[in-house]
Amino acid sequence: MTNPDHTFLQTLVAHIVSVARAHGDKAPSERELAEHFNVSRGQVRESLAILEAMKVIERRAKSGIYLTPDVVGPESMALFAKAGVPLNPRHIFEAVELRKIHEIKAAELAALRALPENFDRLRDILARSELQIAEGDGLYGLDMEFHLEIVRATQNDLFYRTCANFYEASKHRLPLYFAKPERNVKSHAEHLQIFDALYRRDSILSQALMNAHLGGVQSYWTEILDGDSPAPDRSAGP
Amino acid sequence: MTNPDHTFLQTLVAHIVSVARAHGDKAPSERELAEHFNVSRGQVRESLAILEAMKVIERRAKSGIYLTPDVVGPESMALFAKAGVPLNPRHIFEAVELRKIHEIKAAELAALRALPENFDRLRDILARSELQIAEGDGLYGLDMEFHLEIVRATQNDLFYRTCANFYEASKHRLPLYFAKPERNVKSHAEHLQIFDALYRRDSILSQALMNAHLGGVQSYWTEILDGDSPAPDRSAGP
DNA sequence: TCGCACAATCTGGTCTAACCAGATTTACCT
DNA sequence: AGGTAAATCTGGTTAGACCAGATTGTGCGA
Repeated sequence: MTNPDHTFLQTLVAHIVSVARAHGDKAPSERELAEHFNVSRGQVRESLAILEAMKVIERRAKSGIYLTPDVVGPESMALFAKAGVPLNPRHIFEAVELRKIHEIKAAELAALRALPENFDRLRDILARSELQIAEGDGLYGLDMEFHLEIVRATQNDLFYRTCANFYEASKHRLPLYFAKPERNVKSHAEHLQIFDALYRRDSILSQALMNAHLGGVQSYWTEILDGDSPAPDRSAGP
Repeated sequence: MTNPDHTFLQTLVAHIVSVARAHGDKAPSERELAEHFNVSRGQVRESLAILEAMKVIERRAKSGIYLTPDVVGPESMALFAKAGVPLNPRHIFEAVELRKIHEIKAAELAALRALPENFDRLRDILARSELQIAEGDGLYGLDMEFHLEIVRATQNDLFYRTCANFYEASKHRLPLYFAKPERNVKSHAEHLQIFDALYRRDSILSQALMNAHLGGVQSYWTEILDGDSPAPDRSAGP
């Protein structure tokens, strides 16, 4: 339960969520948490302050700590992922959709703005991907690196930081996706195409290829979590 | 909000940034900060934990507190804005660009997914805008409300939360933009057009109108902060 | 038995006072 | 002037205490 790799914040949130899921929305008191983890109350309060800032919990004076129900913001998503707290299907759909929105545009901008260093890094990532696949391993983190590097190539740091949150969150789900060898090969091939388009400064093609590439990812999740679509399109008038 | 805790966080970060800007990158010690604000060290540490989680500062054990240089992430931007910490032009450009990316897509999706309640809220916002303009006042927050409601209409809560951060950050700059009456009238007229397109479920038109609408905003900022573009487009090959 | 008031308990919020051990600075001696 | 040893500073962490409102429990009276 207490993964040694985990930060105290992560183990704390994992514990709080597990308890609150069982007994309702009220988390253990500060004193209980402090005793449970053998740390001081101040220690706990410091972490709780962060969780409150992330809107994961709400602290009501003289009453208790309450789990903010069903709220996953851009900041807390990465934390939940690292803490091993499962996201519900709706949140995953939302994240995937947002990722698609971001990256298609990122590909377009990256084609126009990428610097030599960006291409160098992309080349390096692709080379390592090649090796990984040759050895029969999955892409795992390399996929994330590739996509994030494209966002970085937009030279918009805020854009990069925003996307990094979502990637951190999806990182722990990647092993599942890349478990099948054919998906690795397919992804890598598409990455190569995208790199090519970027390098040729073809923003239209880059965009289109990224759209197709992410379409595959999206339909993968739709398949796995189907019947739980975040919001049906309504083509009819209101 | 009216949370006194947030107020302290804001004053704290404002103080830290002002001092660190002067003496270099090292912030006052916890004990100094505690004395300066007449609060306990624990109180300070709680806020510092949040700032560290936002990557605004870095706490090095037994050494000191250091300002993370020139880093403005999606979480800290709103805080800086509320604390009155000026963002540098590059960050403003980045935020405006990101906003454009988000909202054009939001308009497209909103046209397909908006619920009756979204249209109701939009209508209400537009009605209040009309009044505000009739009285010669600026749109201010109503502009933000309108745009955020469109994002909310995508039914993607994560999308909404992500955008809300950026809006919070730009809120304090709006009075400047809406100081000129003609800009209010123009914005409102465009909002009406956008609403119309959304209501007719015309995602293509909604997208196009939003693009044009935000293009105006973008060029406004380019004008004010010109010569400081975040990254020049490079159409030439690498 | 039901309902209400009072008391005990719990809770977050805040503060003062320590100790630790490494980082930093100061002072002193060669 | 150089280098080393001591004094100081710093974040990290803990224990204990008090406050005042919220919550819960108890017991009395109807």
